[in-house]
Amino acid sequence: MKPTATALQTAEDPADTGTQQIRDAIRDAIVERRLSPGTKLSESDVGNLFNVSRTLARAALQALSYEGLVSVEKNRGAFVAYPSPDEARQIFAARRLVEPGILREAAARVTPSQIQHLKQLLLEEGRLMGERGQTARRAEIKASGDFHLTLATISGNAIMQRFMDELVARSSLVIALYGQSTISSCGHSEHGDILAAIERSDLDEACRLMLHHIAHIEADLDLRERKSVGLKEAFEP
Amino acid sequence: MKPTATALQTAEDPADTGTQQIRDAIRDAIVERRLSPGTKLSESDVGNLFNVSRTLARAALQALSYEGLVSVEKNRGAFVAYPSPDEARQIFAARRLVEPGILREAAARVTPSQIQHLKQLLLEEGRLMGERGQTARRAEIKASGDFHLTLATISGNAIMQRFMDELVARSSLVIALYGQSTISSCGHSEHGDILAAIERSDLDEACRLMLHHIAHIEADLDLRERKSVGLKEAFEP
DNA sequence: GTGCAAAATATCGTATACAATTTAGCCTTC
DNA sequence: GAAGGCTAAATTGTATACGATATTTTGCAC
Repeated sequence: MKPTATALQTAEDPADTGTQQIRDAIRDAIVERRLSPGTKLSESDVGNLFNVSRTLARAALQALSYEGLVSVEKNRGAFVAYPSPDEARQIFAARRLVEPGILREAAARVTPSQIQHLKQLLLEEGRLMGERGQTARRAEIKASGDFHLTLATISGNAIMQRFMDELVARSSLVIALYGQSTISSCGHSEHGDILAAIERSDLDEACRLMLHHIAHIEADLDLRERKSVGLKEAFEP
Repeated sequence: MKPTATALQTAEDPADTGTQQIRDAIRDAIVERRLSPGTKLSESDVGNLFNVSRTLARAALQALSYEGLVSVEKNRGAFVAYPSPDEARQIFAARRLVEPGILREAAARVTPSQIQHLKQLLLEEGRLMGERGQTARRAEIKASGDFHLTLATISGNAIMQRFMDELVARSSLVIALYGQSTISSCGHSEHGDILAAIERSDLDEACRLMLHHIAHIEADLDLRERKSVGLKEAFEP
Protein backbone atom coordinates (compact mmCIF):
# COMPACT_ATOMS: atom_id res chain seq x y z
CA MET A 1 0.00 0.00 0.00
CA LYS A 2 1.49 3.27 -1.04
CA PRO A 3 0.65 6.58 0.61
CA THR A 4 -2.21 8.01 -1.33
CA ALA A 5 -2.79 11.62 -2.12
CA THR A 6 -5.72 11.72 0.26
CA ALA A 7 -3.56 10.54 3.11
CA LEU A 8 -1.17 13.45 2.82
CA GLN A 9 -3.16 16.15 1.14
CA THR A 10 -2.90 18.57 4.05
CA ALA A 11 -0.83 21.70 3.72
CA GLU A 12 0.26 21.20 0.19
CA ASP A 13 -1.34 24.06 -1.62
CA PRO A 14 0.70 27.23 -1.20
CA ALA A 15 4.24 28.15 -2.07
CA ASP A 16 5.80 25.35 -0.15
CA THR A 17 9.54 25.45 -0.40
CA GLY A 18 12.15 23.27 1.19
CA THR A 19 12.03 19.95 2.91
CA GLN A 20 10.54 21.40 6.10
CA GLN A 21 7.02 21.54 4.68
CA ILE A 22 7.27 17.95 3.54
CA ARG A 23 8.65 16.80 6.86
CA ASP A 24 5.90 18.57 8.78
CA ALA A 25 3.17 17.29 6.48
CA ILE A 26 4.30 13.70 6.84
CA ARG A 27 4.77 14.08 10.56
CA ASP A 28 1.26 15.40 10.94
CA ALA A 29 -0.04 12.53 8.85
CA ILE A 30 1.73 10.05 11.11
CA VAL A 31 0.71 11.69 14.35
CA GLU A 32 -2.89 12.00 13.27
CA ARG A 33 -2.78 8.36 12.16
CA ARG A 34 -3.58 8.92 8.54
CA LEU A 35 -0.44 6.86 7.95
CA SER A 36 -0.21 3.56 9.80
CA PRO A 37 2.95 2.11 11.28
CA GLY A 38 4.88 0.04 8.78
CA THR A 39 3.61 1.88 5.72
CA LYS A 40 6.28 2.16 3.11
CA LEU A 41 7.33 5.68 2.22
CA SER A 42 9.04 5.44 -1.10
CA GLU A 43 11.26 8.36 -1.97
CA SER A 44 9.81 8.66 -5.44
CA ASP A 45 6.22 8.55 -4.20
CA VAL A 46 6.85 11.17 -1.57
CA GLY A 47 8.64 13.32 -4.11
CA ASN A 48 5.81 13.05 -6.60
CA LEU A 49 3.20 13.79 -3.95
CA PHE A 50 4.84 17.09 -3.12
CA ASN A 51 6.14 17.81 -6.61
CA VAL A 52 9.76 17.80 -5.67
CA SER A 53 12.69 15.65 -6.60
CA ARG A 54 13.80 12.57 -4.73
CA THR A 55 16.58 14.63 -3.22
CA LEU A 56 14.20 16.63 -1.07
CA ALA A 57 11.93 13.71 -0.35
CA ARG A 58 14.89 11.76 0.86
CA ALA A 59 16.05 14.62 3.07
CA ALA A 60 12.62 14.87 4.65
CA LEU A 61 12.49 11.14 5.35
CA GLN A 62 15.99 11.28 6.78
CA ALA A 63 14.89 14.07 9.08
CA LEU A 64 11.90 12.08 10.26
CA SER A 65 14.13 9.13 11.01
CA TYR A 66 16.10 11.33 13.41
CA GLU A 67 12.86 11.97 15.25
CA GLY A 68 12.12 8.27 15.40
CA LEU A 69 8.93 8.56 13.38
CA VAL A 70 10.33 6.85 10.33
CA SER A 71 12.77 4.01 10.13
CA VAL A 72 15.02 3.76 7.13
CA GLU A 73 16.55 0.42 6.28
CA LYS A 74 19.60 0.42 4.13
CA ASN A 75 18.86 -0.35 0.52
CA ARG A 76 15.25 -1.06 1.41
CA GLY A 77 13.73 2.30 2.00
CA ALA A 78 11.79 4.25 4.59
CA PHE A 79 8.78 3.08 6.57
CA VAL A 80 6.51 4.66 9.09
CA ALA A 81 8.08 3.58 12.36
CA TYR A 82 6.76 0.43 13.97
CA PRO A 83 7.90 0.80 17.58
CA SER A 84 8.57 -2.44 19.39
CA PRO A 85 6.97 -3.03 22.79
CA ASP A 86 10.34 -2.33 24.34
CA GLU A 87 10.65 0.96 22.49
CA ALA A 88 7.15 1.81 23.64
CA ARG A 89 8.11 1.21 27.25
CA GLN A 90 11.19 3.37 26.83
CA ILE A 91 9.17 6.19 25.35
CA PHE A 92 6.84 6.26 28.32
CA ALA A 93 9.70 5.78 30.77
CA ALA A 94 11.28 8.86 29.24
CA ARG A 95 8.05 10.78 29.66
CA ARG A 96 7.72 9.77 33.30
CA LEU A 97 11.29 10.89 33.78
CA VAL A 98 10.95 14.21 32.08
CA GLU A 99 7.44 15.52 32.39
CA PRO A 100 7.35 16.17 36.12
CA GLY A 101 10.44 18.35 35.78
CA ILE A 102 8.98 20.22 32.85
CA LEU A 103 5.77 20.68 34.79
CA ARG A 104 7.60 22.18 37.76
CA GLU A 105 9.51 24.55 35.55
CA ALA A 106 6.36 25.53 33.69
CA ALA A 107 4.40 26.12 36.87
CA ALA A 108 7.12 28.42 38.14
CA ARG A 109 6.96 30.61 35.04
CA VAL A 110 3.36 30.41 33.94
CA THR A 111 1.53 33.69 33.38
CA PRO A 112 -2.20 34.27 33.78
CA SER A 113 -2.60 34.61 30.02
CA GLN A 114 -0.89 31.26 29.53
CA ILE A 115 -3.22 29.67 32.05
CA GLN A 116 -6.05 31.08 29.99
CA HIS A 117 -4.55 29.58 26.88
CA LEU A 118 -4.33 26.17 28.56
CA LYS A 119 -7.96 26.38 29.58
CA GLN A 120 -8.85 27.19 26.01
CA LEU A 121 -7.04 24.06 24.90
CA LEU A 122 -8.95 21.91 27.36
CA LEU A 123 -12.23 23.42 26.27
CA GLU A 124 -11.43 22.68 22.65
CA GLU A 125 -10.36 19.17 23.57
CA GLY A 126 -13.60 18.57 25.40
CA ARG A 127 -15.64 19.89 22.52
CA LEU A 128 -13.91 17.52 20.09
CA MET A 129 -14.57 14.56 22.34
CA GLY A 130 -18.24 15.13 21.85
CA GLU A 131 -18.08 15.28 18.08
CA ARG A 132 -18.25 12.39 15.68
CA GLY A 133 -16.16 11.56 12.65
CA GLN A 134 -12.59 11.05 11.55
CA THR A 135 -11.76 14.71 11.39
CA ALA A 136 -12.82 15.31 14.97
CA ARG A 137 -10.92 12.22 16.07
CA ARG A 138 -7.71 13.48 14.49
CA ALA A 139 -8.10 16.92 15.91
CA GLU A 140 -8.73 15.38 19.30
CA ILE A 141 -5.51 13.37 19.14
CA LYS A 142 -3.58 16.50 18.32
CA ALA A 143 -5.28 18.51 21.02
CA SER A 144 -4.48 15.92 23.61
CA GLY A 145 -0.78 16.10 22.79
CA ASP A 146 -0.89 19.87 22.62
CA PHE A 147 -1.57 20.10 26.32
CA HIS A 148 1.72 18.43 27.13
CA LEU A 149 3.56 20.35 24.46
CA THR A 150 2.21 23.67 25.64
CA LEU A 151 3.50 22.93 29.13
CA ALA A 152 6.93 22.34 27.61
CA THR A 153 6.69 25.63 25.75
CA ILE A 154 5.77 27.46 28.92
CA SER A 155 8.75 25.94 30.68
CA GLY A 156 10.83 28.14 28.42
CA ASN A 157 13.39 25.49 27.55
CA ALA A 158 13.58 25.02 23.80
CA ILE A 159 15.62 21.87 24.13
CA MET A 160 13.11 20.16 26.39
CA GLN A 161 10.36 21.36 24.12
CA ARG A 162 11.93 19.70 21.11
CA PHE A 163 12.41 16.54 23.12
CA MET A 164 8.78 16.54 24.19
CA ASP A 165 7.75 17.09 20.58
CA GLU A 166 9.49 13.88 19.73
CA LEU A 167 8.11 11.97 22.68
CA VAL A 168 4.52 13.03 22.11
CA ALA A 169 4.71 12.21 18.42
CA ARG A 170 6.15 8.80 19.10
CA SER A 171 3.59 8.20 21.81
CA SER A 172 0.90 8.71 19.24
CA LEU A 173 2.46 5.97 17.15
CA VAL A 174 2.61 3.65 20.13
CA ILE A 175 -1.01 4.24 21.00
CA ALA A 176 -2.00 3.65 17.40
CA LEU A 177 -0.24 0.30 17.55
CA TYR A 178 -0.94 -0.96 21.02
CA GLY A 179 -3.84 1.09 22.33
CA GLN A 180 -6.88 -0.92 23.34
CA SER A 181 -9.66 1.38 24.41
CA THR A 182 -11.67 2.99 21.68
CA ILE A 183 -11.19 6.31 23.37
CA SER A 184 -7.86 7.40 21.99
CA SER A 185 -7.09 10.36 24.20
CA CYS A 186 -8.21 8.90 27.43
CA GLY A 187 -8.13 10.98 30.51
CA HIS A 188 -9.17 14.36 29.26
CA SER A 189 -10.32 15.20 32.73
CA GLU A 190 -6.86 14.41 34.04
CA HIS A 191 -5.49 17.31 32.05
CA GLY A 192 -7.99 19.51 33.80
CA ASP A 193 -7.00 18.18 37.20
CA ILE A 194 -3.35 18.90 36.50
CA LEU A 195 -4.11 22.42 35.40
CA ALA A 196 -6.19 22.98 38.51
CA ALA A 197 -3.32 21.84 40.71
CA ILE A 198 -1.01 24.23 38.88
CA GLU A 199 -3.41 27.08 39.41
CA ARG A 200 -3.42 26.60 43.15
CA SER A 201 0.37 26.19 43.08
CA ASP A 202 0.22 22.67 44.44
CA LEU A 203 3.23 21.42 42.52
CA ASP A 204 3.67 18.11 44.27
CA GLU A 205 0.08 17.24 43.59
CA ALA A 206 0.38 18.39 39.98
CA CYS A 207 3.40 16.11 39.47
CA ARG A 208 1.62 13.25 41.13
CA LEU A 209 -1.33 13.73 38.82
CA MET A 210 0.95 13.94 35.82
CA LEU A 211 2.63 10.65 36.65
CA HIS A 212 -0.77 9.13 37.25
CA HIS A 213 -1.92 10.46 33.92
CA ILE A 214 1.03 8.93 32.04
CA ALA A 215 0.57 5.65 33.86
CA HIS A 216 -3.08 5.76 32.89
CA ILE A 217 -2.26 6.08 29.22
CA GLU A 218 0.29 3.31 29.48
CA ALA A 219 -2.16 1.05 31.26
CA ASP A 220 -4.39 1.17 28.21
CA LEU A 221 -1.68 -0.44 26.08
CA ASP A 222 -1.38 -4.11 25.28
CA LEU A 223 2.35 -4.36 24.82
CA ARG A 224 2.82 -7.60 22.97
CA GLU A 225 4.67 -8.25 19.75
CA ARG A 226 2.49 -7.71 16.70
CA LYS A 227 4.58 -8.64 13.76
CA SER A 228 2.99 -9.09 10.38
CA VAL A 229 -0.48 -10.07 11.46
CA GLY A 230 -1.27 -11.74 8.16
CA LEU A 231 -0.77 -15.24 9.52
CA LYS A 232 -2.82 -18.01 11.00
CA GLU A 233 -3.08 -16.24 14.33
CA ALA A 234 -5.71 -14.07 12.73
CA PHE A 235 -7.97 -17.12 12.59
CA GLU A 236 -7.18 -18.63 15.97
CA PRO A 237 -8.30 -16.29 18.71
CA MET B 1 39.31 29.75 8.28
CA LYS B 2 38.35 26.52 6.64
CA PRO B 3 38.56 23.13 8.28
CA THR B 4 42.00 21.80 7.51
CA ALA B 5 42.87 18.20 6.89
CA THR B 6 44.67 18.05 10.21
CA ALA B 7 41.55 19.12 12.02
CA LEU B 8 39.49 16.22 10.76
CA GLN B 9 42.00 13.57 9.83
CA THR B 10 40.70 11.10 12.40
CA ALA B 11 38.94 7.94 11.28
CA GLU B 12 39.23 8.38 7.59
CA ASP B 13 41.40 5.48 6.58
CA PRO B 14 39.30 2.34 6.19
CA ALA B 15 36.38 1.39 4.03
CA ASP B 16 34.19 4.18 5.26
CA THR B 17 30.88 4.19 3.53
CA GLY B 18 27.85 6.34 4.07
CA THR B 19 27.33 9.64 5.80
CA GLN B 20 27.52 8.13 9.28
CA GLN B 21 31.31 8.03 9.31
CA ILE B 22 31.50 11.65 8.23
CA ARG B 23 28.97 12.72 10.81
CA ASP B 24 30.79 10.91 13.59
CA ALA B 25 34.17 12.24 12.53
CA ILE B 26 32.96 15.82 12.50
CA ARG B 27 31.11 15.37 15.76
CA ASP B 28 34.23 14.04 17.41
CA ALA B 29 36.19 16.96 16.03
CA ILE B 30 33.68 19.38 17.51
CA VAL B 31 33.40 17.65 20.87
CA GLU B 32 37.16 17.37 21.21
CA ARG B 33 37.45 21.04 20.23
CA ARG B 34 39.56 20.59 17.17
CA LEU B 35 36.86 22.65 15.48
CA SER B 36 35.89 25.89 17.18
CA PRO B 37 32.41 27.32 17.38
CA GLY B 38 31.55 29.44 14.39
CA THR B 39 33.89 27.67 11.99
CA LYS B 40 32.38 27.46 8.55
CA LEU B 41 31.81 23.96 7.26
CA SER B 42 31.51 24.26 3.51
CA GLU B 43 29.83 21.35 1.82
CA SER B 44 32.51 21.13 -0.85
CA ASP B 45 35.34 21.22 1.67
CA VAL B 46 33.79 18.53 3.82
CA GLY B 47 33.13 16.44 0.75
CA ASN B 48 36.69 16.76 -0.48
CA LEU B 49 38.10 15.94 2.94
CA PHE B 50 36.29 12.66 3.03
CA ASN B 51 36.43 12.00 -0.70
CA VAL B 52 32.71 11.96 -1.21
CA SER B 53 30.32 14.13 -3.13
CA ARG B 54 28.57 17.17 -1.77
CA THR B 55 25.44 15.06 -1.46
CA LEU B 56 26.84 13.02 1.40
CA ALA B 57 28.63 15.94 2.98
CA ARG B 58 25.40 17.85 3.00
CA ALA B 59 23.53 14.94 4.56
CA ALA B 60 26.11 14.68 7.32
CA LEU B 61 25.92 18.40 8.09
CA GLN B 62 22.15 18.21 8.10
CA ALA B 63 22.29 15.36 10.58
CA LEU B 64 24.62 17.34 12.82
CA SER B 65 22.25 20.26 12.75
CA TYR B 66 19.52 18.04 14.21
CA GLU B 67 21.84 17.34 17.11
CA GLY B 68 22.44 21.03 17.62
CA LEU B 69 26.16 20.80 16.93
CA VAL B 70 25.98 22.57 13.61
CA SER B 71 23.76 25.40 12.56
CA VAL B 72 22.78 25.69 8.95
CA GLU B 73 21.64 29.04 7.67
CA LYS B 74 19.59 29.07 4.51
CA ASN B 75 21.65 29.91 1.46
CA ARG B 76 24.63 30.67 3.67
CA GLY B 77 25.91 27.30 4.73
CA ALA B 78 26.77 25.31 7.81
CA PHE B 79 28.79 26.45 10.80
CA VAL B 80 29.95 24.80 13.96
CA ALA B 81 27.27 25.82 16.42
CA TYR B 82 27.86 28.90 18.49
CA PRO B 83 25.45 28.44 21.40
CA SER B 84 24.12 31.63 22.92
CA PRO B 85 24.31 32.14 26.68
CA ASP B 86 20.62 31.40 26.81
CA GLU B 87 21.05 28.17 24.92
CA ALA B 88 23.86 27.26 27.28
CA ARG B 89 21.58 27.79 30.26
CA GLN B 90 18.92 25.65 28.66
CA ILE B 91 21.38 22.84 27.99
CA PHE B 92 22.40 22.69 31.62
CA ALA B 93 18.84 23.11 32.82
CA ALA B 94 17.96 20.10 30.72
CA ARG B 95 20.81 18.13 32.27
CA ARG B 96 19.71 19.06 35.77
CA LEU B 97 16.24 17.95 34.87
CA VAL B 98 17.22 14.67 33.33
CA GLU B 99 20.38 13.33 34.90
CA PRO B 100 19.03 12.58 38.37
CA GLY B 101 16.33 10.44 36.84
CA ILE B 102 18.81 8.62 34.63
CA LEU B 103 21.03 8.10 37.61
CA ARG B 104 18.23 6.53 39.62
CA GLU B 105 17.30 4.23 36.78
CA ALA B 106 20.93 3.27 36.24
CA ALA B 107 21.53 2.59 39.90
CA ALA B 108 18.55 0.28 39.99
CA ARG B 109 19.87 -1.83 37.12
CA VAL B 110 23.63 -1.62 37.46
CA THR B 111 25.54 -4.90 37.55
CA PRO B 112 28.85 -5.52 39.31
CA SER B 113 30.66 -5.74 35.98
CA GLN B 114 29.24 -2.38 34.97
CA ILE B 115 30.43 -0.86 38.22
CA GLN B 116 33.84 -2.23 37.36
CA HIS B 117 33.62 -0.62 33.94
CA LEU B 118 32.77 2.73 35.50
CA LYS B 119 35.74 2.47 37.82
CA GLN B 120 37.92 1.75 34.84
CA LEU B 121 36.63 4.92 33.20
CA LEU B 122 37.46 6.99 36.25
CA LEU B 123 40.93 5.50 36.45
CA GLU B 124 41.55 6.35 32.83
CA GLU B 125 40.20 9.82 33.37
CA GLY B 126 42.50 10.35 36.31
CA ARG B 127 45.49 9.13 34.36
CA LEU B 128 44.77 11.55 31.52
CA MET B 129 44.53 14.44 33.94
CA GLY B 130 48.14 13.85 34.86
CA GLU B 131 49.42 13.82 31.32
CA ARG B 132 50.41 16.78 29.22
CA GLY B 133 49.65 17.68 25.65
CA GLN B 134 46.78 18.26 23.31
CA THR B 135 46.08 14.61 22.75
CA ALA B 136 45.70 13.90 26.44
CA ARG B 137 43.51 16.97 26.84
CA ARG B 138 41.16 15.79 24.12
CA ALA B 139 41.00 12.31 25.50
CA GLU B 140 40.27 13.76 28.90
CA ILE B 141 37.35 15.79 27.58
CA LYS B 142 35.90 12.70 26.01
CA ALA B 143 36.46 10.58 29.10
CA SER B 144 34.72 13.14 31.28
CA GLY B 145 31.62 12.98 29.13
CA ASP B 146 31.81 9.21 28.88
CA PHE B 147 31.04 8.88 32.57
CA HIS B 148 27.68 10.55 32.11
CA LEU B 149 26.99 8.70 28.88
CA THR B 150 27.80 5.35 30.42
CA LEU B 151 25.28 5.99 33.16
CA ALA B 152 22.70 6.65 30.48
CA THR B 153 23.63 3.41 28.76
CA ILE B 154 23.29 1.48 31.99
CA SER B 155 19.85 2.98 32.53
CA GLY B 156 18.81 0.85 29.57
CA ASN B 157 16.73 3.51 27.89
CA ALA B 158 17.99 4.10 24.36
CA ILE B 159 15.96 7.26 24.00
CA MET B 160 17.40 8.87 27.08
CA GLN B 161 20.83 7.73 25.99
CA ARG B 162 20.53 9.49 22.66
CA PHE B 163 19.28 12.59 24.42
CA MET B 164 22.23 12.54 26.79
CA ASP B 165 24.56 12.08 23.82
CA GLU B 166 23.25 15.32 22.46
CA LEU B 167 23.39 17.15 25.76
CA VAL B 168 26.94 16.08 26.56
CA ALA B 169 28.17 17.01 23.10
CA ARG B 170 26.54 20.42 23.28
CA SER B 171 27.89 20.92 26.77
CA SER B 172 31.36 20.48 25.38
CA LEU B 173 30.68 23.27 22.93
CA VAL B 174 29.39 25.51 25.68
CA ILE B 175 32.43 24.89 27.85
CA ALA B 176 34.71 25.58 24.91
CA LEU B 177 32.98 28.92 24.46
CA TYR B 178 32.30 30.10 27.98
CA GLY B 179 34.52 28.01 30.25
CA GLN B 180 36.90 29.99 32.39
CA SER B 181 39.12 27.66 34.36
CA THR B 182 42.00 26.12 32.50
CA ILE B 183 40.98 22.73 33.79
CA SER B 184 38.40 21.71 31.27
CA SER B 185 36.89 18.68 32.93
CA CYS B 186 36.71 20.03 36.42
CA GLY B 187 35.48 17.83 39.16
CA HIS B 188 36.91 14.48 38.29
CA SER B 189 36.68 13.55 41.94
CA GLU B 190 32.98 14.33 41.85
CA HIS B 191 32.46 11.49 39.43
CA GLY B 192 34.15 9.22 41.94
CA ASP B 193 31.91 10.46 44.72
CA ILE B 194 28.81 9.78 42.67
CA LEU B 195 29.95 6.29 41.86
CA ALA B 196 30.71 5.64 45.51
CA ALA B 197 27.22 6.73 46.49
CA ILE B 198 25.78 4.41 43.86
CA GLU B 199 27.82 1.51 45.18
CA ARG B 200 26.42 1.90 48.65
CA SER B 201 22.93 2.33 47.16
CA ASP B 202 22.52 5.82 48.57
CA LEU B 203 20.46 7.14 45.69
CA ASP B 204 19.37 10.39 47.25
CA GLU B 205 22.94 11.28 48.00
CA ALA B 206 24.03 10.24 44.51
CA CYS B 207 21.43 12.54 42.97
CA ARG B 208 22.43 15.34 45.28
CA LEU B 209 26.04 14.91 44.21
CA MET B 210 25.06 14.78 40.56
CA LEU B 211 23.17 18.06 40.81
CA HIS B 212 26.07 19.56 42.69
CA HIS B 213 28.42 18.32 40.00
CA ILE B 214 26.39 19.90 37.19
CA ALA B 215 26.11 23.13 39.13
CA HIS B 216 29.85 23.05 39.59
CA ILE B 217 30.49 22.82 35.88
CA GLU B 218 27.99 25.59 35.24
CA ALA B 219 29.58 27.80 37.87
CA ASP B 220 32.80 27.77 35.88
CA LEU B 221 31.08 29.43 32.93
CA ASP B 222 31.07 33.11 32.15
CA LEU B 223 27.79 33.39 30.34
CA ARG B 224 28.01 36.70 28.56
CA GLU B 225 27.46 37.44 24.90
CA ARG B 226 30.58 36.95 22.83
CA LYS B 227 29.62 37.92 19.35
CA SER B 228 32.28 38.26 16.70
CA VAL B 229 35.15 39.35 18.93
CA GLY B 230 36.93 41.04 16.06
CA LEU B 231 35.71 44.47 17.11
CA LYS B 232 36.89 47.31 19.26
CA GLU B 233 35.94 45.49 22.44
CA ALA B 234 39.06 43.41 21.93
CA PHE B 235 41.09 46.55 22.65
CA GLU B 236 39.03 47.95 25.49
CA PRO B 237 39.13 45.60 28.46
C1' DG C 1 1.10 -27.56 -10.03
C1' DT C 2 5.30 -26.72 -7.42
C1' DG C 3 10.03 -25.15 -6.87
C1' DC C 4 13.98 -22.95 -8.23
C1' DA C 5 16.86 -20.00 -11.34
C1' DA C 6 17.44 -16.07 -14.01
C1' DA C 7 15.94 -12.04 -16.16
C1' DA C 8 13.29 -7.86 -15.59
C1' DT C 9 11.70 -4.24 -12.71
C1' DA C 10 11.66 -1.18 -9.10
C1' DT C 11 14.04 1.31 -5.52
C1' DC C 12 17.87 3.03 -3.19
C1' DG C 13 22.88 5.11 -2.92
C1' DT C 14 25.87 8.41 -4.76
C1' DA C 15 27.66 11.56 -8.07
C1' DT C 16 27.20 15.16 -11.18
C1' DA C 17 24.86 19.16 -13.41
C1' DC C 18 22.48 23.30 -13.49
C1' DA C 19 19.84 27.21 -11.31
C1' DA C 20 19.53 30.53 -7.53
C1' DT C 21 21.59 33.15 -4.02
C1' DT C 22 25.21 35.11 -1.56
C1' DT C 23 29.85 37.04 -1.24
C1' DA C 24 33.88 39.46 -2.84
C1' DG C 25 36.28 42.48 -5.81
C1' DC C 26 36.40 46.50 -8.45
C1' DC C 27 35.03 50.52 -10.33
C1' DT C 28 32.55 54.72 -10.14
C1' DT C 29 30.93 58.64 -7.70
C1' DC C 30 30.33 62.06 -4.19
C1' DG D 1 38.83 58.52 1.17
C1' DA D 2 34.35 56.47 2.05
C1' DA D 3 29.92 54.90 0.09
C1' DG D 4 27.29 52.77 -3.34
C1' DG D 5 26.56 49.74 -7.02
C1' DC D 6 27.82 46.49 -10.64
C1' DT D 7 30.05 42.29 -12.28
C1' DA D 8 32.36 37.83 -11.35
C1' DA D 9 33.41 34.10 -8.34
C1' DA D 10 32.03 31.07 -4.95
C1' DT D 11 28.52 28.52 -2.47
C1' DT D 12 24.23 26.63 -1.67
C1' DG D 13 19.43 24.64 -3.44
C1' DT D 14 17.40 21.35 -6.34
C1' DA D 15 17.04 18.20 -10.08
C1' DT D 16 18.64 14.64 -12.88
C1' DA D 17 21.63 10.64 -14.08
C1' DC D 18 23.77 6.36 -13.37
C1' DG D 19 25.40 2.31 -10.84
C1' DA D 20 24.14 -0.95 -7.02
C1' DT D 21 20.99 -3.59 -4.36
C1' DA D 22 16.58 -5.61 -3.48
C1' DT D 23 12.18 -7.36 -5.21
C1' DT D 24 9.18 -9.32 -8.45
C1' DT D 25 8.20 -11.80 -12.42
C1' DT D 26 9.03 -15.06 -15.82
C1' DG D 27 10.26 -19.43 -17.55
C1' DC D 28 11.74 -23.92 -17.23
C1' DA D 29 12.39 -28.35 -15.18
C1' DC D 30 10.53 -31.75 -12.28
